[in-house]
Amino acid sequence: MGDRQLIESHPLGLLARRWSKLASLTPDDCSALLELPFTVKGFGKEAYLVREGQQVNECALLLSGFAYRQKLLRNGSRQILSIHIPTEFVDLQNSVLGLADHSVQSLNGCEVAIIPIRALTELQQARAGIRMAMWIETLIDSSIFREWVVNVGRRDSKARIAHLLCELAIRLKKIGDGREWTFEFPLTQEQLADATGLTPVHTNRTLQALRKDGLIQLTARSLTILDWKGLQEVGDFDELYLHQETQASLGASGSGHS
Amino acid sequence: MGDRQLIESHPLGLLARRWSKLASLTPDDCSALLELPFTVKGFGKEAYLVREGQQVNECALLLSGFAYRQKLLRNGSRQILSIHIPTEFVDLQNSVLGLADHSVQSLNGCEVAIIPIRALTELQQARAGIRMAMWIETLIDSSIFREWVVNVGRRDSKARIAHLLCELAIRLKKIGDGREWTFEFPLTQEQLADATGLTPVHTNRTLQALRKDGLIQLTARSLTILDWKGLQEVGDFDELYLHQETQASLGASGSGHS
DNA sequence: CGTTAATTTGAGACCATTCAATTTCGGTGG
DNA sequence: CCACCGAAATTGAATGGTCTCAAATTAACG
Repeated sequence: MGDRQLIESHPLGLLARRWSKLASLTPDDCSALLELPFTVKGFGKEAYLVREGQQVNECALLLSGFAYRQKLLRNGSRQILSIHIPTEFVDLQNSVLGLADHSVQSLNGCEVAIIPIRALTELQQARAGIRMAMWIETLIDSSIFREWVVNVGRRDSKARIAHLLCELAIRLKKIGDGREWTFEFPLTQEQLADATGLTPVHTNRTLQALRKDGLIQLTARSLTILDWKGLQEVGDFDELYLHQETQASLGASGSGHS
Repeated sequence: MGDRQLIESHPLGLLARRWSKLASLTPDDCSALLELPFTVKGFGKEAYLVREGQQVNECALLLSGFAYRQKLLRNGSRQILSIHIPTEFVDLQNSVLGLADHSVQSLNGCEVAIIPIRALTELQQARAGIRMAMWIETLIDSSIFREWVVNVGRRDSKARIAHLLCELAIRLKKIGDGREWTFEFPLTQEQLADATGLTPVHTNRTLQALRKDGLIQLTARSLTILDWKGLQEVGDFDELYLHQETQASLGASGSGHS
């Protein structure tokens, strides 16, 4: 039943709450979710959770801190593929396919719940609601990658960075700490550059331009958006692709009730 | 049971065969798959199958011809997100989420099997094998998007185009028409440009460079790869991300037998 | 406070773009 | 079968956004 108490205190509680909205989980689904075996593990700054090419049979749910996925190129440069915030799975994809096609790294340090993929698979086999939640989670992930292709492929530096900031703002708001337009922003300019396909130097100049335009304030690991409308405009940002209001009820169906 | 005959002649037969390899479907799974309701539909050159922003409740399996997914930007430019060849679903993602976050377009004309997403969802609910096949299909899709982020984000024009050609070659080989290194290649240079985030003019010059290097031969809708090793090298291409040998047996498990 | 990481600045080179014009190609009708 | 047409491919030249390399400044942290 509705163990509010448990959901609050349990490490997987935030996941349960998020997925409830995503795929209308039943109370039973939630309890089952909370019974998943897991171990909590901490990672230091820039530590690898998974390396490209590695076999993977467990996946990590981010409890605190930030993490990102990335690929290294032969020439030494790297591309950051996505940035993850607490309550998100950073490694569902790698673990289901069994072989990591990209790396996962902690940003400044993070805490994760490690869950054996086998347990998650079994749970998903047994429960339609959880299955749908995982399914939708993956699809939204995929949609974000598509938008990133557009971002690095067709937008100039100003738009690229503005777009990334918009995306992070929306996503951070959801797990929000109250403040409306100010967020903890742990990315260095170099990391921001690797996420947008730019060089650190040019990223720096572009940030300055965004500041001069009065759109953002970015200092000391903290981002404040001064002009949301303007930033959205510059970044050609339309949040449709984040599918924030997606319910399993749409199209997909099979929403719960195994 | 193993209706070889049926699989050959049935429009969904190719899908059944492909998914069999992907997730070790049982004969029963295959039969069920072939019983999906569908209607065959043709699309002309550049015709839209789905438009961004549209509600979607059916999905399209490509039977013949090529199709691609794309997004238009406010400034009028566009980014092609993926290119699809026969036996692939072009619109699984949009239809499961219910709301299209990108458009799907025919290239020079194509034929598809339109399947109500409801039927596909029900089938997937009932059959673990098919569920796993769809799941893996989506994950590979996602992996390809990640690689495209890298491609447009971190490679120069020569590498970008070479990489795209490598990817298409590998994928085309799988549904191969016998010839080893020659493929029907229906993309115009403008479309190639939109897929790689370059301009048509520069795409043209880059193709010339690749030709001069003796890597490819590209004329009249036909691509021949003259030096696979070399092209791979130039394109920084590693096919791991295509997960060609992925079996459900890996990590994921839950491979069949509901 | 000293030390290292991160940010900022400058200047020159280069890759890719833009704009325009030309050539080639595939298809069509006379 | 050839002249014509529009689409696609190609070429040229100038511009510009981003990169590179290097150095200086500022912030973070023990």
